[in-house]
Amino acid sequence: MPVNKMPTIYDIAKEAGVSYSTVSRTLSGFEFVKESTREKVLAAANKLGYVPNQQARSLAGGPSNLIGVLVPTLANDYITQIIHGIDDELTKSSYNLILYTTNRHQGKEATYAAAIMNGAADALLLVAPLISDPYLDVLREQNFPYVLIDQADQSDQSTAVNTNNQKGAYEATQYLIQLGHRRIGFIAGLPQLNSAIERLAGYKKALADYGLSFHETYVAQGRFTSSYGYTAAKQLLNLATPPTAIFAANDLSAMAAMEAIREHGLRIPDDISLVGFDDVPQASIGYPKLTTIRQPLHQMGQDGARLILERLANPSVEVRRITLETELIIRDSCAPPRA
Amino acid sequence: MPVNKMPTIYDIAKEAGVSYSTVSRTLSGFEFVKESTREKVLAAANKLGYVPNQQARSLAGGPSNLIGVLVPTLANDYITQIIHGIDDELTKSSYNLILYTTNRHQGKEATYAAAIMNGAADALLLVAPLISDPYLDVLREQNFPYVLIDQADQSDQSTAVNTNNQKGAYEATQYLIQLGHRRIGFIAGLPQLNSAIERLAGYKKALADYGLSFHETYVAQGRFTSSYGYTAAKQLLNLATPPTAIFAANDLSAMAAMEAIREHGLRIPDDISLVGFDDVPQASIGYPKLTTIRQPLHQMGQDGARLILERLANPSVEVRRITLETELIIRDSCAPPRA
DNA sequence: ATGAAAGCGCTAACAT
DNA sequence: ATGTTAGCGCTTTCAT
Repeated sequence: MPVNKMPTIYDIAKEAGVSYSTVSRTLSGFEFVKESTREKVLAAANKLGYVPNQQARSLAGGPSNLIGVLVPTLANDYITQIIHGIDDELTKSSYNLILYTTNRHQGKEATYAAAIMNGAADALLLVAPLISDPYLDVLREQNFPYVLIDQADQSDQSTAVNTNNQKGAYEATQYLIQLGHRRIGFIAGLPQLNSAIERLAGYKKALADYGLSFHETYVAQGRFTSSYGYTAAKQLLNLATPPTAIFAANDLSAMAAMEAIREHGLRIPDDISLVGFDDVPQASIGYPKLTTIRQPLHQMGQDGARLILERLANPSVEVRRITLETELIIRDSCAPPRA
Repeated sequence: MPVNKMPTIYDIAKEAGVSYSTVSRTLSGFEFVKESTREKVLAAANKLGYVPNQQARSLAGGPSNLIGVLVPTLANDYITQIIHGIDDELTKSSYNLILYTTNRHQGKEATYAAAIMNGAADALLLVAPLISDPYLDVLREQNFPYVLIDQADQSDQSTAVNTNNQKGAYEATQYLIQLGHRRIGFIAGLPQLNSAIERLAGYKKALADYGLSFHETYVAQGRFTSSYGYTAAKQLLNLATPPTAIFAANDLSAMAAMEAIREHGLRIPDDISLVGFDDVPQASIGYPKLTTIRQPLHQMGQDGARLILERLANPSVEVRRITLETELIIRDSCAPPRA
């Protein structure tokens, strides 16, 4: 809704004494424009303070120069760091970012995806989406550029950036085992997310590799949120034979578990050990500092943006998957179990 | 750039057996449509999976349902928390957010503002902008909805959300004085920002009120960034008679100062005290935890978004200013000066 | 209450 | 190399 009249290419055309299609060609970087004409047009545009109307450009078939970014929430630093990485990469390009926060509301992913495909943006970056609706198939069928960050689709036909979740979870569990723990609880993540599935798998594999049996009761369902993490921790703590260590599928859950443990009258790491996943800034706040599996969040965002930019520049690039490595960050929340 | 054909209001019109203007009226919530017609149209739209094309709507004179958010950077949690607040408020509305990061590049604010006024969004939220170009006047003249967050324009004719910077800075300085410090250094912020000016003023006023004389040499110029904060701290530390306490205009500078102080072989708070401003999450990370002035960042974002939403709903609301209070958060980075 | 017609600002054939 | 002609999908008069 431009309030007052902004100059259009018609105004420039009149000012420069050419047709408006010549103006359009000049402004959209078309090659075959006589140098003298180009200069006239540019001078006129400059004189009038011309600013292109993106909506009109896009409607007429041009690009919107916008990239849609779909995120579940802004309340987890894990997300904001990824966004930061995306933004740092887009800054180098001519694209701007349009942000959609789903708050994990049923159907919002599909709704936003549809709006984006329908002209709102030229491409879509999906951060840890649920993909419960079949909108991904539509994106693919329409050949609309998109990339998944920290999520994978079962069909394996999407360009995606992930970390080695299973290995990370394996190492976290292994670390606890090597410290001497035999009863290790796991606070699982949102089961619709591939990362949650792989982390559970890594946990199980480590137990198996070290000859420890897997007990269903030691797995408490979380959802990657504080509140669920808190409840899950309580559940584990109230077991007849509670675990001596807990591995939480993300830092948010781990920090909530920290609180539950404290309320339970137990001390970390003296009475119980705790490991998280992500390494968000808050992980190293407070006592004790959280031992966790670091994910290169900023880099994940950057890589995702880079992939989408490449796809935009060259529509025929094939589907790709990038897998980044995690790293065990040892801080103060783990110790050998009590004798 | 919708890749394949999405259904348009023409398709719906054909399906429902009405004219496309009737479809448009129905879909854009026009009142005078016969109930039976409305139902037919809605059914057809639903059947075809219709999704409105925002670009076309906006171009034809409707709203874009987008709010532009202009920020200097995403590298400072101070900003991401404000964005989070904005997003939480917009989530309740039908507006989405389009993010522009200037990275403090010369002229980008004006360029983005022009693009936004020219149809890219219905309103503009400016987070700590430089306002060095006269684009604010244009926004005002055009009666384009905008609000400033953590910045004020000299003419005082903009709706804005701020904190009581001067009072906050006063209290920080006062706290150091009451601890017994007499030589208090100040790491200033970006002088184009009102917050930087007010914080300096608060620092000076506290000195004056407590009978301490102001020394230009104890003020080191920063820019609210880590690198400038580091240099400024070094400068203060290298003085012949260095300060026994430093007040940094924001946490980012304070944390950089922490590093400079450590490299200088001094300990905090034993050898020198340090106070920051903002209370970003990182402020309470590491040793020692930073004593700082908390700003209600999330709330500032929410209030800014709320003001713009009100303005959008009612174009005739008058210019308003909201001033939020700061709070001194005492942690571990201050102590009385050495005897 | 609804249809017909115009036009928002621009890009992209199609001409020449 | 440049002008002419159609739209893109929608809102909004202006009719009826």
